[in-house]
Amino acid sequence: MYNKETQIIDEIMQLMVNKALTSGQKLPSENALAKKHNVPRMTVRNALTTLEERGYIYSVQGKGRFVKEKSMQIELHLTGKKSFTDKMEQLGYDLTTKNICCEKINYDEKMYRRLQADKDDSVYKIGRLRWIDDEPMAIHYSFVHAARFPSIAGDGPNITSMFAYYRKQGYHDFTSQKNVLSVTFPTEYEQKLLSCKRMVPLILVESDCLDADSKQVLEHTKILYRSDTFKYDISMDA
Amino acid sequence: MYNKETQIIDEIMQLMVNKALTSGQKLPSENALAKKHNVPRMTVRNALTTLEERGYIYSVQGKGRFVKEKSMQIELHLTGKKSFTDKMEQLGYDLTTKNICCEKINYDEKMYRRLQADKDDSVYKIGRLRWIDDEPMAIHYSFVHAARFPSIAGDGPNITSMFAYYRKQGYHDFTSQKNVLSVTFPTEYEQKLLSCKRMVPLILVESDCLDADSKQVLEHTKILYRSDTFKYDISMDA
DNA sequence: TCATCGTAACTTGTCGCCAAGTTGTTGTGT
DNA sequence: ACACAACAACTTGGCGACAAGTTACGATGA
Repeated sequence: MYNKETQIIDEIMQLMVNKALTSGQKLPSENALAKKHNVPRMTVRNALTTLEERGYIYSVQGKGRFVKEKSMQIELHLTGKKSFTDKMEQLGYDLTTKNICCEKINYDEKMYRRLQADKDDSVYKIGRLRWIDDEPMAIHYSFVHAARFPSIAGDGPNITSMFAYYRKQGYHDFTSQKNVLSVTFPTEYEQKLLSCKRMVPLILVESDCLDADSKQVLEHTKILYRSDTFKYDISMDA
Repeated sequence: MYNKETQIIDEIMQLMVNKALTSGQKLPSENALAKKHNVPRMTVRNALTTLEERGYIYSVQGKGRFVKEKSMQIELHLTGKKSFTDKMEQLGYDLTTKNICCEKINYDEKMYRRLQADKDDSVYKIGRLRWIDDEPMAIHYSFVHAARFPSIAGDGPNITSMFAYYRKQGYHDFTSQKNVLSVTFPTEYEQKLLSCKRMVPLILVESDCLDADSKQVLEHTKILYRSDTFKYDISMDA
């Protein structure tokens, strides 16, 4: 049962990888596949739904299922010195950024410790959504200590570039500390923001950004990249 | 519909993150959740099946669904000089390796180019499965040029450590080139090897390993890590 | 002959009901 | 009083039939 579903998934994935199935092309119907594989229609449906939720195909009732256009593929380079904005411009992409939130967070021990904040201090979360060539591609969250940026509550909703904001506050040189990459799935909210289905994994990169001079932690960042678009070049000589 | 499913998923994920739902604990039944959320049972079933396929819960017919034990969490460090074996030992884990395949691959332009092989040359794929504390955690594939290792066809099925093999062939110093990290889903075969469900994303790291002296490419590697276990510390000062 | 409308055949989407497994309670026998 | 068996109530698993949407073909009218 489970194996049959995955077999059908693997077979269709292979057809797409081999270019035997290209974007816009129609897949065989549920009944046709059920007959071909000698399995109940439900098995086929589960397999196809999985492909749909992974973002590879889309479904039109009464019409059929079709291969989606492939997302653009972007290779991010591991350099802590450049902002996401700079990297995208360097690669020739058209980047648009929109501020999506500025809110005070509840006490969180780990976060507060990283920001060197006391339990009674205020910590703000600034969120930006990034479009590349008109497609939402990444969510950036920055967490900052209000004692370090006293007007963050008022400024926050207008910030699109944290680096620009820090420069306005007198910081010029930045360094990055403790970059950890993991994989997660989008919440409903994130799905809406990124226009993706629930089984598209997100690459989560967490790090601290420091003022290069004083070694003070300026922000803790959480960046969510769509894994169907982004690869990460982690070569040491980047 | 789609939103309701994801909402239920998010709610249960939140309960697990908050420790309100811990391993071994029973989840509410399909009917209870359907009633609570005022949705058809099918909606709940889809949501729960999703959590199951992501590896968070398991299901026993007639009994209910239960929270799985959390996978061990391992943070890999970005150093090209150390083998996976060395890293795991250093971290204090009990690593077991088994050779799973040695086979000649079909011509693949990209692969052959990376290995500096001509179209008529032979390229072999050596696969190893890695257990940590008796749980399958990673699959390692090495691709080598037979002209560089003429006895690979005979030796290959017995290799568990490529570095050890290269040392026996007279290579002592290695460097890594072009490490690219991406995210993929396991095929049926990989699911069986890694004992994981089909929606557990895998972290795929591809790189070339070079002989430090001659700068010759010794192998192209593809490593598949379970993303529910591994995080990647990509800090530059690792 | 061509255009339009209706119907049948196809497609995906959903739901109710039955199947299969587990557990708890009640009744009966020792 | 205790043990065992049967049945009801619960659980997840699966399937057939119907719902909703699309397209193609055939019939009718101009």
